[in-house]
Amino acid sequence: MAVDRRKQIVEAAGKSFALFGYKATTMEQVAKLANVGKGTIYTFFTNKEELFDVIVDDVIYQLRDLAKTSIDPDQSFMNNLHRFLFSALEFRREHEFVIRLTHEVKEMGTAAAKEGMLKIENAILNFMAVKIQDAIDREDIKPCNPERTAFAMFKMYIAFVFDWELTHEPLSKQEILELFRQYFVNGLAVES
Amino acid sequence: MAVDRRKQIVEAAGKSFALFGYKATTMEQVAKLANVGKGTIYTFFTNKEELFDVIVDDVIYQLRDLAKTSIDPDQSFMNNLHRFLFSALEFRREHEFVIRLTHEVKEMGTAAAKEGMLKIENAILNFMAVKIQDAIDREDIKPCNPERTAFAMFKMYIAFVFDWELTHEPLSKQEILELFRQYFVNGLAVES
DNA sequence: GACTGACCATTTTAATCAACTAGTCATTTC
DNA sequence: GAAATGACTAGTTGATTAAAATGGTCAGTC
Repeated sequence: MAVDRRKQIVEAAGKSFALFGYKATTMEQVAKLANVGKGTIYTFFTNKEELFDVIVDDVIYQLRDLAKTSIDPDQSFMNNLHRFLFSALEFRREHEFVIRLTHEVKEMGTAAAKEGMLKIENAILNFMAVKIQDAIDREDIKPCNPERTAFAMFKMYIAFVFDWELTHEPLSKQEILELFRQYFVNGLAVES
Repeated sequence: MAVDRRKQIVEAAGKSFALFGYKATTMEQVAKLANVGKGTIYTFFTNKEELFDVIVDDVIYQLRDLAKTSIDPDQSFMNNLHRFLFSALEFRREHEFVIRLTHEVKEMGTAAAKEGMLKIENAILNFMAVKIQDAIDREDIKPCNPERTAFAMFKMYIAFVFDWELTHEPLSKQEILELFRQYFVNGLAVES
């Protein structure tokens, strides 16, 4: 085959979803952008949602890859935690797609966008949970429920990065790192 | 005076806002419920927003009172933290007003409702920050930024109580308490 | 037989107008 | 005559419906 139409479609869809979100992306638009007839899309994907899901999966794959790159097995759990969360954040900031989706979920509550975001979030949480379990096994941190711990860390990170700056001066990376160290690593209990 | 019209109005408004939210509450409704002419409301309150604000302030007052009751100066910080957060939560669950507002903010994004919720949230955060500062002074916990710590605790609590159960079995009070102890009090660092 | 775009059923958007509501103020009540 | 009121107004909101757009199909093209 001269051109990989499926690839063209996926690329076009990725761009369009990132640029306009789920709802505002039309199949005709994607077809035009992919230099492909509209019907061709339906020979590869059963419907709009499935096409969207493929893009979401691709984003998750990229994210996982980015995370794996940012994690160094020789570093401490805490260092890797921050590197991972930070890379996830960079990813989020950079990646039009996730930003648009977040926006669309908040502003319009599009069902497909909600599901997509949930899937991405779960992928992050799963990945974190695995890494936390590793750290426990290595006795790098105390035993704890990896799933809940991942959840707590993720939510707090999101809160400090996105919610805090709604009512305060944004926190720097260093400050966030320090807060994580205080709360999650050392705890607030006074040494006895 | 035979009847305290202002009080009647405030009570009627409280009920109506709790029952129908900000938008769906009409001044005529409040007037009827208060057995008062519509114009009378405007002799006490300049507009709907101000009337709403008075109700919000009243809710904050009640919340603060509830918190003060639930806090025992002889108990440890951790115990009081949990008692306070728990009472705040009970309050939220029980109190129609806060429930309706939360709902209205999420579903319709009413500006006035948003402001009201923000005000309530800030009141809780302020109160917590003061208590955290107290605990630091008493050397009950390590020195830390009270405002950020209150924020972190509040957000995590909300996450565990409201967000966690969207994708998991709800956590019991004991479990949440235990998670707070693990993360905020002891930290995850292995004892060296 | 892979690909296409005109076509169809359904959904979304825009326009219109009727109904409602926040806030005012001339009149009434006590 | 001070306090209270509800008819009234200007502005907003909501229902209605017609027009435009869109997801998905399929007969026909290359």
